[in-house]
Amino acid sequence: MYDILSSLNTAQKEAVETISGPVLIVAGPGSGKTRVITHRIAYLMNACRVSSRNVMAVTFTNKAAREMQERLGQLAPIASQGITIGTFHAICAKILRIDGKIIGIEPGFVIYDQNDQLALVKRGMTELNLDPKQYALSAVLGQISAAKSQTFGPKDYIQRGRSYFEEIVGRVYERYQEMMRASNALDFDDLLMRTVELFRAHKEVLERYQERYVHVMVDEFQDTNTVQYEMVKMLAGKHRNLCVVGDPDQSIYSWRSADLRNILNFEKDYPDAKTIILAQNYRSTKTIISAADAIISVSSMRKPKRLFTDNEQGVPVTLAEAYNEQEEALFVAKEIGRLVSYGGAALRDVAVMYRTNAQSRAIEEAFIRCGMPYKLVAGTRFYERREVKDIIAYLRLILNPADDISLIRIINTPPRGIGERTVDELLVWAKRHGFSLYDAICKISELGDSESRLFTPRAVKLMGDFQKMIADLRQKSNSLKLLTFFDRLIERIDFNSYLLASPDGEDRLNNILELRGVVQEYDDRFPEGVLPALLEGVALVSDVDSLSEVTDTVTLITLHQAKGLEFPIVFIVGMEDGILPHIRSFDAPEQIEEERRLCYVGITRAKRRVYLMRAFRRSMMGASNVNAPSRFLKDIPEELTCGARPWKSEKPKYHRRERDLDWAVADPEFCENQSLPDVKPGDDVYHDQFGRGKIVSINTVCGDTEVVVSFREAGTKKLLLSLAKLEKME
DNA sequence: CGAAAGGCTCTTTTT
DNA sequence: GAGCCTTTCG
Repeated sequence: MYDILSSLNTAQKEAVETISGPVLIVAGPGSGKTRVITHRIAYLMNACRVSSRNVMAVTFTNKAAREMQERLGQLAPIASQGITIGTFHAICAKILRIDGKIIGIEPGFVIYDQNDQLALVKRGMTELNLDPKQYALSAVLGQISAAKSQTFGPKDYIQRGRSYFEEIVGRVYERYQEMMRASNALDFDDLLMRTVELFRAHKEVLERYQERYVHVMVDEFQDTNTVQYEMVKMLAGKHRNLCVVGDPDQSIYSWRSADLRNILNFEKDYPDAKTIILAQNYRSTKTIISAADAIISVSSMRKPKRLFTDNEQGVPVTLAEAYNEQEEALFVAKEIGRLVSYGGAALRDVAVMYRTNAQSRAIEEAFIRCGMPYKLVAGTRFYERREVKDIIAYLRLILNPADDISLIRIINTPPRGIGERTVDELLVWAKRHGFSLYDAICKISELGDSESRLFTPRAVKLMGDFQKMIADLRQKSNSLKLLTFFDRLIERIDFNSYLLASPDGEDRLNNILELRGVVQEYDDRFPEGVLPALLEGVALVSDVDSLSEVTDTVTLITLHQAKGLEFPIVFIVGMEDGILPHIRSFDAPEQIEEERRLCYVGITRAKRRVYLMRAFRRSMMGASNVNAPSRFLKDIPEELTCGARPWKSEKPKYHRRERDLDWAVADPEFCENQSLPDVKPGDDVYHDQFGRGKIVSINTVCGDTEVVVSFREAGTKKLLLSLAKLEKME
């Protein structure tokens, strides 16, 4: 049998073998965390004969779950079947489908995403006569979400409310939950909160799960919030074999109510906890680790932790400056081209990371111009595209007629003459009679509208037609394969011509075809209950989940999404005060700290090579701004860095030097194809700044040639052949 | 009713 | 620069 322990270092081994009682694994970036988790589970099943049924592993993304499942399949092929692996949200959805009924959750519930949530908040506010200009929808929703993250229901929230704003939110929150219940819908926070509610209210249910999950493991524990922590605590309450893995330095989700105290106080909550620190990094070069450490060490309020690595020194971190975001993007594109054509780098080795999604636009445009293949990890997310959501709304309504939000979305999409007026009256009518919108339409078209005469005969007729169509589709959905049904639906509502008539019709039609592909896939994977599976699937996927390594393209990704991933070459663009750290973090020191950690996360994704890019000007929301270099840059010791154009006497083109940082100027022309001098150790060379010298050694590092040159005047320097413009002396 | 046009505001990060 | 809202007109 493959020895599970033989490939691990001492700390990792200890982490794998410590299987009883609470365990805290503090795992620095690149410390083999995923290996440890999978090996630990394999060890439980193989060596300790724990049944896979009795193991739960919580991951941060579905992708991580899938990968873990795969790796386990290799380590413990027989045993790994019945294990529970998934995100908190996916696991809770499953629990609530099975046991939610007891607290009034129908198993067919739909999951509302942020757009749906906003629509619902808006409706609630309209009903309560609140001005959406005075109270921003997103702020109200933020409050509601934060309350749910602490398991505060509307009553708890109202009770604790202090300010006038909180009182307003409390009222919206109450109404919001009523409407959610009526629509048989749960939002992301409900999935967690109501699971905890279920466990609190029904000990016998909790006990069943406690019995079952003898071993519970949670990854990315630094990013759990209070409900999640509560849930874990309850689940592991009986056996107490709770293993949490995380790294406070990588906590970047406080805005999503993640609470660092969960990991910082773990040892207090579990005094018998064993703490294991994984400090050896297997991913990055010494230079990268030193640079990352320099950035994170500045952070106060942190347990000092020193990462180390036995990997090679590697090349310096490249700092580069461009005039604006277009030039920044062009520099990235050309530099990638150079890394690929002058060395062994593949496009899939490269990731371009940024703080905000909006920054991807400039990069994309440059990449398209240069013919550089890329995949974008988010942007407007696929399942949030309007046309995709429209079709999803049809499917939801067909499965769950109580889903008012979906009904409102599609009752006039494509346009069928049911306008705003009619919908408003419908809302009033339904509310007065306590019906869902769908039921209201049924009643109105059945009985006519004799009593109140709210509707014109035309509106009654149109709504009736709509209702008949939905009823007819529902019937079809039961008998047809989902894919066939999907095609009928598109045909029936004449969606294609509707899309083609709209701006970007082609693109949007393509999105529908892509959705069709997803439907087909689900049809194959779920012979039973395809529709519910599809709807849950699309609600809970994240963008990273669909990130594939198969195609050879550059990856464009936000720093947040990059957590947990690694790439040989990483570009971080927008290293500017106001972008990273983001301007919204300026009012609170702890938020700037989080930005710092975000920067740390980005740098530590890199195995071999890091580029930190900054633009002098950047247009945001239409206007063009001049930004100062990111304050984080000056924390990186100069000896770890170099400019893309090494120290030339020539002044940077665009601005004065800042804080002695030697900026390279990203000069598009500079990246044009150049012929490299053919040199070997012993050759005499000339360098613009350092003068004459002799080549000491030549080394190939990740697609680039590194030469060590002993200069007569300037001493010994390590230079990149492709960048240093060395001339060979005959 | 709905298409089109103009004006407003805001954008961090996401399961 | 986009998305949402309001206004105007057919």
